[in-house]
Amino acid sequence: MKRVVVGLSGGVDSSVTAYLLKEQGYEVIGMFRKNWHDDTVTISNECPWLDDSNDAMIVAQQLGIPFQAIDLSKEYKERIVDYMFGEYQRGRTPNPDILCNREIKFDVFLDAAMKLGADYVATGHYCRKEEIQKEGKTIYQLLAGKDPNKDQSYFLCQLTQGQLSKALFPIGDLLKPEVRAIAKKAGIATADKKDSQGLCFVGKVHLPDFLQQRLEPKKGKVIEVPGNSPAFINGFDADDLLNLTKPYELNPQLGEEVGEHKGAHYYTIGQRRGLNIGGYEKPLFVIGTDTDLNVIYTGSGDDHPGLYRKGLFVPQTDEHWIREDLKLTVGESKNYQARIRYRQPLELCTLHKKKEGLYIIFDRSQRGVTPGQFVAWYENEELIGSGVIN
RNA sequence: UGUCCUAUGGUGUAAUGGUAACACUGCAGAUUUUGAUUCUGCCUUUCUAGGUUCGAAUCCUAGUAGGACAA
Repeated sequence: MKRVVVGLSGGVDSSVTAYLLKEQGYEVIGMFRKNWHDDTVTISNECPWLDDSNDAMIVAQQLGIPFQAIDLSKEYKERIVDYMFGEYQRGRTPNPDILCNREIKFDVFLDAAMKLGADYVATGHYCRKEEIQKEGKTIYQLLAGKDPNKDQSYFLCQLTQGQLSKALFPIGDLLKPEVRAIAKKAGIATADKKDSQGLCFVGKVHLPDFLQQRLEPKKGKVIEVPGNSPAFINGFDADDLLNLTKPYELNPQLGEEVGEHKGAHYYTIGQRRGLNIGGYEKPLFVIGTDTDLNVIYTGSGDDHPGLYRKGLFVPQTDEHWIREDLKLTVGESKNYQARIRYRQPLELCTLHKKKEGLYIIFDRSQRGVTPGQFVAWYENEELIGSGVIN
């Protein structure tokens, strides 16, 4: 009998995950991860992780499986929280949830499971895993979840073959309503619990408050750059990869000062709210930030050219292939589909591998290409690789 | 110190004299395992003082403030 450790988060998805595995005849152990708790930055004065841990325990009891809790707050702080602050400080926008999967759920947590003699770990992600044989070797594929509305493969885009080999995603073939229905039918306590959202480790927090723990507010200028600015004229040559993939070069002289912000590192490209500047016919969006000058650049209207980019660049060191066997070699190019944020439709693009990294050119300009975020490229349902946007 | 123009919610604007509207911002909620985006709802307004009128943001007078012209 195969032994599986399920990360019980206290939500429906992981509850049903454990339930299904048990039904399938696995020996299931439920494990709750305590990731973080700092009441000073949560919105409510409740203690969310305590509730969740309780729910996880109740579910384990209902299913009749052993239950453990593991405190990973130290690892979280070192690998996720520090990374987050580091990225924001540099004026980039991190994706902690992707890191959480790579560094915690499928690393520290996986190790802990292995120490318990587990064959697999399972999570309540909406995605699927399949195996193929190629040249005598087993290759694991990461596929999109069947529920197009909930597909979470994007969040697992940084996993390796090794990590994937140990993973099970029992609810990847289900639709969210089906998961709820199963939970209800099985009488699982979390059947009607609201989906969690927000930063996976902190719960519901106000990000500005959270960031202000370590990033001091610093007033600076908000510049509005007109849509017809010469800064946005680039990519005359469709083969000019460098020009097509580099961020727009903005400077305060390109526009007018229209307001004041509380710190450039609190803002991200594409952001609309929080600028505190009104009086426009069309809303103002952030099109760039500069944490050195402490300036943020904005443009009016969601059709502003500064909001769109034709391509992006992933440095060599930030390139990651789930399908190592499909890794491009220097000089190669290939067509894929990609997304640059969770829940975005896949877009046609071409990858160009050069020695310094990967140039990705989209068929259509993409809105809100943001340094620090992850681009994940797919071949239809299969996630092939990913990288950090430069 | 002279003439002219303007003065509407946080901001920009709209309203043939009849009981103030639109956008943006802000706030709240929905959606979302990145506080992006998107969606829904909500708050707040006629510079002051007099007058004309059944009735004024809209007309008149004065004041105040800002702007333009003023050798």
